[in-house]
Amino acid sequence: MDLSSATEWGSINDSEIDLLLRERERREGAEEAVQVASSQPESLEATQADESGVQNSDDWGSMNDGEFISFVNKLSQSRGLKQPLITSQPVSDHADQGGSDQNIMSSNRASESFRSNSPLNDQDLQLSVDPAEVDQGSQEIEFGDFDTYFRHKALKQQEEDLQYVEFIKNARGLEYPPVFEGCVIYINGKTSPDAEQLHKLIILHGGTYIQALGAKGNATHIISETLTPQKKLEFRNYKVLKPTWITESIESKRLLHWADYMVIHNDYGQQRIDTAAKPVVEEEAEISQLSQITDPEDNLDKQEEVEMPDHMNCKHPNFLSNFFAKSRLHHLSSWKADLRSHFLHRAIDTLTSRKLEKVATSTRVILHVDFDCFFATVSALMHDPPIDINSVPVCVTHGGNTSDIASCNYVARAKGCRNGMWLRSARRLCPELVCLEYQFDEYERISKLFYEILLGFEIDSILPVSVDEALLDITSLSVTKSPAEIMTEIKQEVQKLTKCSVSCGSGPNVLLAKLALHRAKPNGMYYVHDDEVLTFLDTVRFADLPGIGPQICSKLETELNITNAWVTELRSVSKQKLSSVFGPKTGVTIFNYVRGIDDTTIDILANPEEYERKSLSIDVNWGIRFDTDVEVEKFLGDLAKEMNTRLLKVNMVGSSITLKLATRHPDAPVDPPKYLGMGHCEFVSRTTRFGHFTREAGILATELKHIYRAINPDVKELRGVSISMNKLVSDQKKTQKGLDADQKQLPFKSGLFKLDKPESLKPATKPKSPVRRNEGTFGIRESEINWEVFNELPSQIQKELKEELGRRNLGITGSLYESPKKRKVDFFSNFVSPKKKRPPERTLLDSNYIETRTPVSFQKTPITDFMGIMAKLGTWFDHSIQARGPHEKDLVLFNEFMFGLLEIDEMLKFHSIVRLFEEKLIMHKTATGYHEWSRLVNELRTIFNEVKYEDLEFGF
DNA sequence: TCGGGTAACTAG
DNA sequence: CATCGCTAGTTACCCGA
Repeated sequence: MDLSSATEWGSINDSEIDLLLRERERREGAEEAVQVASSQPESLEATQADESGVQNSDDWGSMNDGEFISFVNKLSQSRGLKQPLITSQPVSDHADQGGSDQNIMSSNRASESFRSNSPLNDQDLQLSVDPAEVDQGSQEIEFGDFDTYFRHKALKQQEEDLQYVEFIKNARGLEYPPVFEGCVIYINGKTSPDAEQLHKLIILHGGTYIQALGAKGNATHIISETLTPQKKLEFRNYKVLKPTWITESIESKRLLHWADYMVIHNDYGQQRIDTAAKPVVEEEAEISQLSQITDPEDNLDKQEEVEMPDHMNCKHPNFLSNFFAKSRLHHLSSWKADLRSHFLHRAIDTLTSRKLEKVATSTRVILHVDFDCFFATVSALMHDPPIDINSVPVCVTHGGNTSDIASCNYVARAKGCRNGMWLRSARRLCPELVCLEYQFDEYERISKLFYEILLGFEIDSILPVSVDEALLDITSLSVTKSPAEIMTEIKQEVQKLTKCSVSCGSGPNVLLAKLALHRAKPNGMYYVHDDEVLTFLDTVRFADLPGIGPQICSKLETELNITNAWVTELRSVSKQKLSSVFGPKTGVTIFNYVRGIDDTTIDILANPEEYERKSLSIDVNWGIRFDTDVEVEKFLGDLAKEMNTRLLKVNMVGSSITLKLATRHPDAPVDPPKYLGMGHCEFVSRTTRFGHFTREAGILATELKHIYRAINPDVKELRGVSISMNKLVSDQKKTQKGLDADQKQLPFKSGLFKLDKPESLKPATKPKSPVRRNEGTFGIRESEINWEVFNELPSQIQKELKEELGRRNLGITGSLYESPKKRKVDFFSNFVSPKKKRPPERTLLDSNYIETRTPVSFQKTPITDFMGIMAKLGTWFDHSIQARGPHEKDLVLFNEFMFGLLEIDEMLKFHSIVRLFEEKLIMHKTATGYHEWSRLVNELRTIFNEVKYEDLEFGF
């Protein structure tokens, strides 16, 4: 694929096009080749329900304990979790009934880690993001999350709602019609059914529920039985509807018109009614025909009320998903990532199982295979009726003047059209150019087919290059067949099964295979024999060498005064000269390349670990137009969430994050020629280290905001935002290698603060399960409950499971060591509503209080000995600030302790600790752990201030 | 001379 | 109306220890 042959950055090269046109008048018939492919559809098809006998969660009550545990395990499996939640039967229950196949605990993780053992199936070749996994962002709540939480309660709620819906759909295997799609609903006061039930109904049917009515009118509908005069005034600009609107809409499986359910007939509603004063029957008929989405009236209403931005830019709530769904480059990148993580492992398994004896030869035969203008070909085939790409000039594009051409066929290229060119330019060159739609689904389908076909050949190795392009090692195969025969077979097979043509190039190394492919396009093949390497290279342009781009070419021009160079011309330049001009590495590479030398290996069996992901980034350089810092911070929060989702999907955590900002270049126009494009920009990037591994969205978001404030760019000049997680390790590796322990487990490990769980110091046998505090009341042994899995469940489900386990006396009291996350969520949910907050008469008789309350202590020192705790904290601080900052494990304890203080309303003690650290910080400005501690203390300060603020606000 | 952070470049 | 200019990886370069 050739993506950049004609990229138009910021300026339209009309004059160049003119030149081209004039030149073409003189002579007809240039050709070139190339093509692009890309992109994955975000198919929103529903997740397949688990059909393995998972019952409706409403049925919990009727199961016996064995069945219940089995049920829970199936739930966790249905969510794609690697391990069962509960790993054996409760002690009290008769052993081993229906659950024996789930007793494998963490022992199977190692084998799962790198290669998948499953037989050939769709999953192995899954190229796209599985929608079922997308919204399972973990609920880890750590320090950074306070900040986020208080700022974005609503977003948090919606994330949890999404997970809840996902989970329920999976567990029940039911589809709920998205009746309330696009509706943002607020519930006011007492209703029947009550708010909690309405909430669930709304989110299950595609709606968004908000628990607070934002200042800027973010709700599309309000549900209420009655309204006080005060509220009437307050809600005068909303559609206030009776709860029956919800229930009856669900019953009839479509959105009933709101006008029939109004609680108040205010001006706003009146107006609407007037314009919609047609008979209701007709109204409803229209809706059912067009679906509520296309109902022009409803759309209008939403736009007015939700305060939508005029256009789909970065301020739009769905901007990110919309953008990625339509971005060819995003699809291209994620396909490649998926190929490397999924297909590569499958290829390794397949090749290994064949046990192909390695041919004893030092010279290898490498083959490069690539579709001819992939997107254009596939889109033309999909067109109804199919288009003959050999006679009609076509291209794939979204279709505006400044829309990029993702791919054009060779007929169009003959007229001068190039991939990456803007449609307007291409139309000037070729007025009869036919525009085709993107067909991301089909590209992906063909790609899977392609790779299956390749794997069918007896190859030594295969390295995916892109969705439509792969490198093969055919050394063994070429013992019995000539490269030409092999290439012919591949071309025929692919043509037969995909109806698309591919080109093949082969030679003694990767470099020559690539150059041969270039020569072979379109729809051809070329083999560079060992003894004709130099002759072949005589006909190759320097710019066609892999890794040689426009910058290097222009450097060649300015530094060596060679333009339009042939490879041959570079042979006379010494290695030293090349190195001094292009840098040591690039210089040597060029020196070798022009002699046909390349030692790049594609042996995936020899070094599989080389293909493991080292970083994960998200770039948005289109549609970025902000007015305020608040908008940017919200956007950063969204990016952090997306990052969490993507990291979760690949089971990785990172210890450093980078924010890169693009701002308009001072010389560039405010509005670049490309609609919502970035234009010519300046870039800044900055990296922060966490000191521990994480993917928690709150932490990422907090860190990003800090960096953003530090960079402090002119908001209105922002044109691009990228974030990148670096220093990645897989979850499993982190556990196996004990990277936690590697990270300065704090001096007091040996003395003052003996951790009371010796096994936690042995990473190799580190238990998945936490050690409980309360002995005795558990029907299930601690080792039987996998808290890691439990913690991955949506908090709503956690709550329900917890209640059910409690009811069965199987036990979770919420006081478990490594389950602070859950407690924090509970804690927050008590904070969310001012009304619910700290009922003054809370007593020990209050069951909720008993259930969630834990004696507050730190390192076994009870809160009553506060001075003792302060002393410990001081020592901890002094030791760890000389190291790399606080250890994650200690932070968990500390975190829990501080939460405890808040929970029992010990604001003074909380503040004393913040003050203690703040004072100590001043004296350690140069210490190694200063940054980490400083960040932590700042968080604490923020929390304190915000909690205090909340107190004042609600009059406590 | 190194190691770490940032910027630039390339590919598809 | 428009339009969806992504991302992983390598290398160069600069700085301070």
